[in-house]
Amino acid sequence: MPELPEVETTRRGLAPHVVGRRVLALVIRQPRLREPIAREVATRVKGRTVLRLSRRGKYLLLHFANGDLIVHLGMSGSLRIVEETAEAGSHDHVDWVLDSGYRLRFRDPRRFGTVAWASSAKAHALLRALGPEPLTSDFHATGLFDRSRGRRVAVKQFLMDHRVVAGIGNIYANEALFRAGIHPARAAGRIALCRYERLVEAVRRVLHEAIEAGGTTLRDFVGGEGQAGYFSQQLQVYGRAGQACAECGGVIACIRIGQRSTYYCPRCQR
DNA sequence: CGACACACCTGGATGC
DNA sequence: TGCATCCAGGTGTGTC
Repeated sequence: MPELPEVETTRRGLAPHVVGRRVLALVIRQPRLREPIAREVATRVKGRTVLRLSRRGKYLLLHFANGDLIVHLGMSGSLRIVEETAEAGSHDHVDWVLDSGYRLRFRDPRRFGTVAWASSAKAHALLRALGPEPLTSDFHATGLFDRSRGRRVAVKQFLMDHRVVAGIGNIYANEALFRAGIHPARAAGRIALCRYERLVEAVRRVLHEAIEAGGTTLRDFVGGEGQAGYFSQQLQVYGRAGQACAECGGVIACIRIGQRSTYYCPRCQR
């Protein structure tokens, strides 16, 4: 579910409800995520005020005076604001009880998500190796070009490598490559600089548009206030195998690259 | 180091 | 209706 636009949508939706609020208590119903939630997480945040809410790649960061809480939504996670009295479902693993009378609630059916504490998030092992943020000037064609020389890996996998660029998952890798006219299976090291320039622009454009639309809801993604995202209506290749390409009228194909479904137009993408 | 398979976990869609 | 199978938005780890 959540790639960069969905996490950003979540951040924007939550910020007005969370920033400046004090955490009265942390309720952990199910600590067994991909990595078990450390006991430390509850004691560190209790009684502390959320100073700021930020995002790095697909990670959402709650900043406190004594450190940072790192949250990753995995494949099926969501964060939302609920009434103090709202009953918890079977996949509602963590609540932050806020001094506003509301709770911040983490739901994650597949439990691939992460909740971790760090004295400084950016120095934490999970974030340290992340590549540039795609919506900043740190992300540029020459960087991609230089890093890709000699690499035989498919450009789609290269684009989804978070050390190369942070926050791009399967949906937006497919969409960006379509918009750039690049075949997803092409070796990353065999793409010219000018085509990486097109790709960088395509990545920026697709991420911006998705954030504007409130993210992509395929099954169950909801933003911080429980709203669905509407970018799925603007997807041009993802999930569209067998349908007509909006550009050329050809048929959208689906192949496997790196064990992930990969959608593209064989006529538009080379 | 790079390429690749697989692990974690649940729910929904599909097919018989 | 019931059951088996496959698939899914992510990413750290282990193998060659």
